[in-house]
Amino acid sequence: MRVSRLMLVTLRDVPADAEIASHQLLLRGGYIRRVGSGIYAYLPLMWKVLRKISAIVQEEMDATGALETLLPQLQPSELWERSGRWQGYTAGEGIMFHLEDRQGREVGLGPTHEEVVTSLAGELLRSYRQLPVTLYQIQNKFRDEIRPRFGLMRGREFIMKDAYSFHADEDDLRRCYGEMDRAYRRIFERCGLQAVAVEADSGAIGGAASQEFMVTAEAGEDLILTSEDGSYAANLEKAVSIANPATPLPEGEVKVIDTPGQDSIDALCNSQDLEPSQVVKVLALLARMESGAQQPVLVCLRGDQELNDVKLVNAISALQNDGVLDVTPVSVEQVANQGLSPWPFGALGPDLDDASLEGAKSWTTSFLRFADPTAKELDRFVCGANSPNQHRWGSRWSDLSCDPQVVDLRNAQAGERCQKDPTQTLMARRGIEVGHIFQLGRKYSQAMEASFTTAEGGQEAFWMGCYGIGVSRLAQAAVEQHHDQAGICWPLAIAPFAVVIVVANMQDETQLQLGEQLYDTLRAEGVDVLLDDRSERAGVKFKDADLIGIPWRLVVGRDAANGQVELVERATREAQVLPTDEALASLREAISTTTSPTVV
RNA sequence: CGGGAUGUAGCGCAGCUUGGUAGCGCACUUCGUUCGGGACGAAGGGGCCGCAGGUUCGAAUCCUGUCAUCCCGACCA
Repeated sequence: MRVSRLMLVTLRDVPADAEIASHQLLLRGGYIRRVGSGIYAYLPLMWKVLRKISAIVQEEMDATGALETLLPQLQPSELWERSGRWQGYTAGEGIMFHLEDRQGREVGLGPTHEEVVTSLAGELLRSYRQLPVTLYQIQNKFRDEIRPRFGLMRGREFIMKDAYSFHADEDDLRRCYGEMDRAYRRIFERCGLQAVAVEADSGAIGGAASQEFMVTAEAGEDLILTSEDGSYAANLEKAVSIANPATPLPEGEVKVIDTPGQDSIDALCNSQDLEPSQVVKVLALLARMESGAQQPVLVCLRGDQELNDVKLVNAISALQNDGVLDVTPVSVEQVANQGLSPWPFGALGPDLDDASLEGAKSWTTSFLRFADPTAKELDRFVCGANSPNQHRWGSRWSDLSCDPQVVDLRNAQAGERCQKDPTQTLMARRGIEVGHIFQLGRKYSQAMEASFTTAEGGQEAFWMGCYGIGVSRLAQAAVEQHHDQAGICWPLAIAPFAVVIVVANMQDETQLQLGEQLYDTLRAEGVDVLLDDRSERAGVKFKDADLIGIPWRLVVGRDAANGQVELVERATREAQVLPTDEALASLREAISTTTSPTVV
């Protein structure tokens, strides 16, 4: 390709609405244009990158025996009603774009494809003999994100590879999950990305095991904790650790202490000369359930610990066997609106009586009670006395008439010891989630009544897995991980072009001819080569070449007269002036070492 | 949805306080000189000042409303 024909428009100034380096560079380099909030056009350069990534993904997915397919983006509501997700995905905070057609039928733009694919599998896969099957597609997904961000990182329309596997039993699902894990590692490695696999929460998609693949980068939206040797890695949502030990409370009798205005752990500890770890704090929360129930929840945490919302939501839905829409702190106003007498906020104790809920207008009238192990393990502690401005000192759990469920509900923190290997300390890093694999189990196949005939002649629901890669996000994550002051440094395997030939002075016949000749030679060899044939000054071309990040550059300049050119590696800036043949040989050597797929 | 900010040419910005009918840099067009790290000179083209009301002889500027975008929190590939 010739730059003069490439519709290349690069920007010198940084667009004001781009915050992070990768977003700025993609805009400045003429890779993407914003069309609307969270909606981007992939310009020709970007599309080449995306196709290269897709090709790697396809090769690796095909190698696992997965079948490529293309499922509709426009999906009828009935499918989603069968899985029970239509309401959750469209109403209120719903993430699915949806509309009504002229016949009054409701349809949604696919944010994901479990429903479509499960329903198809139910129709097509009738016998255990046909299993296992994995289907995958590279498709645009639509999600009505509340806050699109950072260019392609969180768009409302984005490209995703999603795969769904169907199995006769759980063991086979596990086998496939392991295979996908390995395929994913190869994909990210081939794309030149440093990625970490972390234990993750399954979130709204549900299911048993799940693992995320994070590209480590400062701009990442996720916090991950890893052990020093990397043997343990988890998303903060899921991470566990050994909490630092609590400071024991001095000997003494149980007593009630006056704590006027000491409503927070900080205030209490400062006034009473306590350590936060000597206190049990009690959080009153309200869970809105999918069934419509409004369930009050009391959570006991050691005073120095933070609540992990995701863990709490999971604990509630497991205990109630009902989905949780959200969990929010109970406010003074809400208590009043329920027609209840005021609660002693700031002095709540773990044994706050269910009588506090008697006569509530719309709330369930008994608390769901949880305690984090760090709180439950305290022998003696300080806690609220359930009367305003009073706390109890030296309480024991056995003295309190309550029996909370003990569940891990705290955030693990950097600096704490690793549960898997207590000799190691956890470190915090930031990551961009580029892939996520799940063992879904039979959640969707049961809901959608997708079943097959077993060897014994019975009907059973499929065991399913699903496996996603954010293709467009991955491309930007690669920029986030591979750039410098001057611009992008694409990993060779996903670079839009392997090499750019810069003719320094287009007026110089010798240079021009040598440039053209090199271009023809490389093109004939199937090399992805770009020729900068614009009649710009050399400086401009160098700046643009750096910005758009082509891994190799051949400069045809003043040494052209002696048959010499300069070969420059973008990432390292290493340059050598060589006779043309040698430069070509070095270049071939350099670009043959990659396993880059062929994309024309 | 809550908190913060911004809307003026393709991009980056000034002008607004103190109303008088829009300007700078980059980009774009033409000519000349230049030609290995975003050249210089000259001459050009391009703006519903987000939108709608209002105040005023007169509004980019003041007032009201509205829309959009971005940043911080809840969602996720």
